Amino acid sequence: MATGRTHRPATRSRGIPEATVARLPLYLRALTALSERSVPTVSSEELAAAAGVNSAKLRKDFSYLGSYGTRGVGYDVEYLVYQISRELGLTQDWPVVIVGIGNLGAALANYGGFASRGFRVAALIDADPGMAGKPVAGIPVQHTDELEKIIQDDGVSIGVIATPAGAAQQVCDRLVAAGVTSILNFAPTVLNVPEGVDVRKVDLSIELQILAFHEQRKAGEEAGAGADGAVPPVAARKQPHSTDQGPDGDVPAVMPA
Amino acid sequence: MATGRTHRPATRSRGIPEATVARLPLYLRALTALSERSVPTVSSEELAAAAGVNSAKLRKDFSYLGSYGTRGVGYDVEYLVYQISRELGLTQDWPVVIVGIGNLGAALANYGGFASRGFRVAALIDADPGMAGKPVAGIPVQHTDELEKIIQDDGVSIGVIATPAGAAQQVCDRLVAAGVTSILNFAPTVLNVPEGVDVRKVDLSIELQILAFHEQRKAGEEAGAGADGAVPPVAARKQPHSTDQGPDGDVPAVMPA
DNA sequence: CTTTGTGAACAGTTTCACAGCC
DNA sequence: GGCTGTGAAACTGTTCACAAAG
Repeated sequence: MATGRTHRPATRSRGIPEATVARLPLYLRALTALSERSVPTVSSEELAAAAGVNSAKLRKDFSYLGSYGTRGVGYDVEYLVYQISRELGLTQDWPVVIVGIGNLGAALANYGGFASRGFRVAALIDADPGMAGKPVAGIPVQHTDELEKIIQDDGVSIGVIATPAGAAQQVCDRLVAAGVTSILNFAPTVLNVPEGVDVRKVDLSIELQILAFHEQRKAGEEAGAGADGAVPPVAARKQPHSTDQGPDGDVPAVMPA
Repeated sequence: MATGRTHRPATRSRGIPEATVARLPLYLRALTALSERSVPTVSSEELAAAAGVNSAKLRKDFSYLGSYGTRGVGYDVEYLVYQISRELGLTQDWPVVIVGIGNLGAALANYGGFASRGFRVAALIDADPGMAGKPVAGIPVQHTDELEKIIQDDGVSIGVIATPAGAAQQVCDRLVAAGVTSILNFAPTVLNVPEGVDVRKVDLSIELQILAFHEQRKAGEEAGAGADGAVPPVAARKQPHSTDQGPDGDVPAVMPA
């Protein structure tokens, strides 16, 4: 990295904290469910429970968006849905390309929550010529050769990489060169991208390893902390209490640039 | 929540920070790659680059594990691989069940990084009787009725939920009742679990929404910040620079209990 | 010299607790 | 009375910068 204070040149204006941004979709989902049940208002307490956070955090989060609640009453569901959608940029339509149509790519293409909230699958792309033309989730798969054209024609700025790890960086480079500035990466690789391109990473194996860490903790809380491994017979004893209460894990998910 | 200081009653012994735990798998992957190329040692600088973090962070992270480096030289790759694996609990074998064998479940079952690092797919489970017996990734799918038996017989403590949202809580309850204490949830729902059960959540639509937020930022950095919505025509103009450098996003991924 | 390991400064996040408004 | 909105406190995580070690 460069010499000194090169980082984040103070884009500090009306910044919503990242931690808050990461929770807004959670609130939005809970609110959408309430909206569908025609619930007119919610208290921070109720909504927080539905979203799986605590109410103080939720109120603090909302305070960054503005004062959208009514004291003594709560929040108007419809109004909040709209405000959060707006804040997240979901009032506009985001065309998305998915590259790599294996099982995972197909799963993503079929994913319902996709089409609903502002996202539209603009194209499915795969390197296998045999896939070309085959419809997945009702959309015909196109060959990688078309990638640049699709992105430019459709004004795609979000790309999803669901290729094998070996192909990911190359695909990423092509996406970025063609104009994509946000990438959701499912391949287990670190992607190198230029400044200004956001990458989020979803990695099954990392999640499992984090779980394994905690699982091991539980098992060895005071059992023999012996050294050598090779002891498969777990026999999963239930642990009735385990003090572990507040650890909101987190993940180094966004790699900036 | 109870009255006052009920939280985390000081499980503060030799705790590795959560943020560090979340990065260990990243380091491990980079180290494994080096190991395969028979590289004997790495500096924090090189390894950090490979893992996509900065070197100060990496050194700090490693300092929680112990002093495994050599000043002036770097870290011994094999040794570090071992130490991190141990810390993460990957020197033992973790049987995992995957519930819900749709596209996503199949993708997970086929996922290579799965079988490699300590995890073993003990069973694939689906509610559709038509699936029963059909092999996916070489493993025959079993019916949900078998769930409890499998978990108990195999001593499974980690479960992966890849069902539709509507089924997730129910599956979760059964997993927990049968002895599972760590859950990786791909269904877009908040799961309620008792104390002592860890849940990590992977949610495509949340990740996309976070990207959309940042994408919107880039587009509207100083364009007309008009008020009223309803303006779908995007036409994604390319933004050549955009100062956004350091946003390490994060995610409220672990819900404790 | 080179590179680790780490205290100390800083930054970001969560929780508390209560004033202010309905 | 009930519930939001928010400063202030507490905590967690990151970065700096340098002493210590090879």
